[in-house]
Amino acid sequence: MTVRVRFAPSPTGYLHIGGARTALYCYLYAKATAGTYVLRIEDTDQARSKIEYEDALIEDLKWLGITHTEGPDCPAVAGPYRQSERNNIYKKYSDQLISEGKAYPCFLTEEELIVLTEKAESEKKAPHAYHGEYRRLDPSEAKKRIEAGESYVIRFKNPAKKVTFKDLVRGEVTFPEDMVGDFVIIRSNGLPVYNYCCVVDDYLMKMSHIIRAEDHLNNTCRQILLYNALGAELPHFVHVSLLVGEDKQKLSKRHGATSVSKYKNMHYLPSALMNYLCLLGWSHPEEKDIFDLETLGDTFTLERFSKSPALYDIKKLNYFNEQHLRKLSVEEIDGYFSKVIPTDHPYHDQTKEWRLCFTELYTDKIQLFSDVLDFLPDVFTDTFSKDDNYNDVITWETTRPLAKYLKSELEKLDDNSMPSKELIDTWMTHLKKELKIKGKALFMGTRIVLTGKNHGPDLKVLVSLTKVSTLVQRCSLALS
RNA sequence: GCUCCCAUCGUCUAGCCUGGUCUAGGACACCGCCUUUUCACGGCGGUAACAGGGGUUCGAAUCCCCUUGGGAGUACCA
Repeated sequence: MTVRVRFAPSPTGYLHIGGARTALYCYLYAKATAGTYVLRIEDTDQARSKIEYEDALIEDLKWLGITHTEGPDCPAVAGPYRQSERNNIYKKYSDQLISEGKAYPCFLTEEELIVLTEKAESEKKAPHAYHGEYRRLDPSEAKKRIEAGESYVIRFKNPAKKVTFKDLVRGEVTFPEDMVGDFVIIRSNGLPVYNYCCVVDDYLMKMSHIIRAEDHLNNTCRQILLYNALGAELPHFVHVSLLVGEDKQKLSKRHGATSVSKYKNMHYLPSALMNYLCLLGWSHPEEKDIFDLETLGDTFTLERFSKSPALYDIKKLNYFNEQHLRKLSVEEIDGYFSKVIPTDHPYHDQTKEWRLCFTELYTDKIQLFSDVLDFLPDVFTDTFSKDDNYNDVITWETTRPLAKYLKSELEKLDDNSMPSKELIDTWMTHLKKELKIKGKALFMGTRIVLTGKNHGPDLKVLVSLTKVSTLVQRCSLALS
């Protein structure tokens, strides 16, 4: 069997984390089985769908490395891939269903519907029980009313049978015969409804597996009913667990940073985001945690999905980012730093050699590229606020003579130069031999005078990256 | 309300299908130690879980039932 899977977002907003995960699973499964992954745009909700969102969706997917071979922006194989361009197809099949007596026009007005719903509720009956009202209306009578311009929808004639199917992650799932009523497949404005076009498309596009999140599980009932009516073979259903927030509810905007573009803008590594998302509800057969998705190959199988919802935890994502970041070369990290740091920052005026040295110094101290922003002042700011640690170290009796000596030595140098590591070495030696300052007093003292902090990366390298004028000012501050 | 789904450390999970090797393994986070005359990285170690109750069985985290808890759906949204 050739595997064909699709990711079918609706362009009503930006791609979010949950959607990205679903897309990823589709993509990985197609890749594992040498199948095809297609992107379909579900834009039947005219009011909310926007082409900008579609563009952004494709852009974000591309950034994540989830590439489709069939979609609205590719040569059509089983297209069109935008539902808004397939209305004639949906019409054709709904006409067919009507002629076969499997669907019918319904003239219930919105007001009548509200009344019926309320009545059903008060009688504690299923609210859809009444929908069959126009089932037996004579076709010629219906035709007359349609021609008279009366508003109507097309409803599916539900055979009211129990629906059972085997979900590849949930196992056997059964819906009772009264789960749904005669649901609408074509709206009064002539446009089809999600559950209907989804089935028509998946059928016509020959989808072998429907991989989607669990919030669609109940929709599967209506959809199977439609597959049966269309005489179509059922695809395999794969309902993946939901992604939830702190409150255990379905992940949504109100949970904070949930759109993929946010992470792109924050310069997260797409490989890290994908790696983390992949493991939220799926486990590696060898229990690996940090890996490159492209190397997964056919180890990605449908059997390793977890059934329970997974909580999205940004702390763990940051850890994945840190691990993926560590695998990058200094040059690559410098490239990201250059993107993160504002263009007018003096960082960009430094030599390549300086930047690589700086990058190397800080690589193992960051989780996110933007963390570098916190470290920039280490070398670029002349003064700093004196915190508690500073005030403590600065009062040591050894610190003042130490600062005085360093200042005098620094003043011998060109303001715009940076002291060499060797030079700093000789200063340290002098301080130890001549001024008898050693151990913690020496290293901590030098660090606090020259950098203002009592901890940080390798001191000699750090100082060798700092301009003499800056260091002199810091010494002055220590002596003031 | 009704329908469906889910239930192992705080979190992500392994183990479950094919009961015994599980005094339940790994990862994040947290704590401690080592390393680094700092911090971080790294290494080592620690705290921490089978929701509850009944069965079945010589034996249950694993199989069955019930209870409880959580979630999703219940549209002329997708």
